Amino acid sequence: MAGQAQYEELTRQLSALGAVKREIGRVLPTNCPGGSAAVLTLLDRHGDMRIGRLAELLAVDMSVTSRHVAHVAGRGWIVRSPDPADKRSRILRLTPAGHAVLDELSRRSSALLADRLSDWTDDEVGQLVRLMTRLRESFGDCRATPHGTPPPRPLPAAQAAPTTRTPEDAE
Amino acid sequence: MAGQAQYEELTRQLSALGAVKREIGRVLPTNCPGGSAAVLTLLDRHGDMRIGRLAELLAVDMSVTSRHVAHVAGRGWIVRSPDPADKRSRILRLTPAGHAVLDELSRRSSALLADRLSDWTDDEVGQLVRLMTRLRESFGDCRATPHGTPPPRPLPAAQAAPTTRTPEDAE
DNA sequence: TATTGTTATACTCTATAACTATA
DNA sequence: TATAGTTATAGAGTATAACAATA
Repeated sequence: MAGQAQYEELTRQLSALGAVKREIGRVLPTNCPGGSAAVLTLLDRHGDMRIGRLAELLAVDMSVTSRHVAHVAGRGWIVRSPDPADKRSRILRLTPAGHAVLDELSRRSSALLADRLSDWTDDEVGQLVRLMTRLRESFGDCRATPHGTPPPRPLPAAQAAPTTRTPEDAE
Repeated sequence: MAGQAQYEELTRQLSALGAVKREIGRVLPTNCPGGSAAVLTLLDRHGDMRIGRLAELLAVDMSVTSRHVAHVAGRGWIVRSPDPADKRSRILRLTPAGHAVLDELSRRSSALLADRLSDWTDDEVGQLVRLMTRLRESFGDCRATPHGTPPPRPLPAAQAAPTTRTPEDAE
């Protein structure tokens, strides 16, 4: 059990990690944004699956997944074949072209990381991966609000301000 | 120096961590999106500063920072006072209302983390924070492309597809 | 001429809600 | 009636480029 200061720091680092993520995104082909890359990666790792399952793995809404899938299917990187067991669904499968794209993505992002993390040991990278994985697991890859969590309410803006308002802040 | 498999795994975890970030975002007041929260947090930690400095700390473009700042200033959570040393700039400073909002944000996100990470030791959280911080440092909080990195080119879509195209994938 | 900010525009990712087809 | 998926719409975050004011 950690203290509030540590939790604040973790929140901050989590927010700041977006910069690293964007940096990796910049080496991806303009053709293949992050959402598409994630779809290809998960199909490769977990095998053929339906949209619903993919949405779970991505931890985003199915509507979002549907759009990503349409994007990669439109480029011929996956095929959607009818699910014999349920006519509402289709089975997603990587094509050879999809595998080729995935290889290229891996090459580029790994090259970037190899450059930036050249002074990290194998063990340190492993430790970070392990802790990040556990963090995700601790959040249960949860989509819905778990128990009776009250929806967050807006905070009041400074109305009759307690400080003298300077003219430059009149919006 | 780690291997390609580890780099791929790190990339994947980095991408998947977005779900945790969004989960935290959901407990924030509708009033105060992530960008605003980041501005308040950094002003609290590093003290009064100009937009340019804040943009560096956020590791985003100044135009983005400008918008976030306008948002929090519009709610009276910061004030922008003239910089005596440079008439082009203004100094950003948290107001008492801004401090109050920041306290509330800390309370909410820490409560969420305390709930989800109840089985983590203080040391484990500290280790994760340390590694995440180092990861950011390894990326140098870099904004511009460092040396002669060639801009990424788009990958070819599957044209004359190597596999039989099924009708359901005609976009 | 270079720098600090701001604004306009566009793109990606996400969620909610309405809708279709099937179970 | 419930579930799988799609689409429309809206909101947040970001980047690039054009612009204003000042250095």
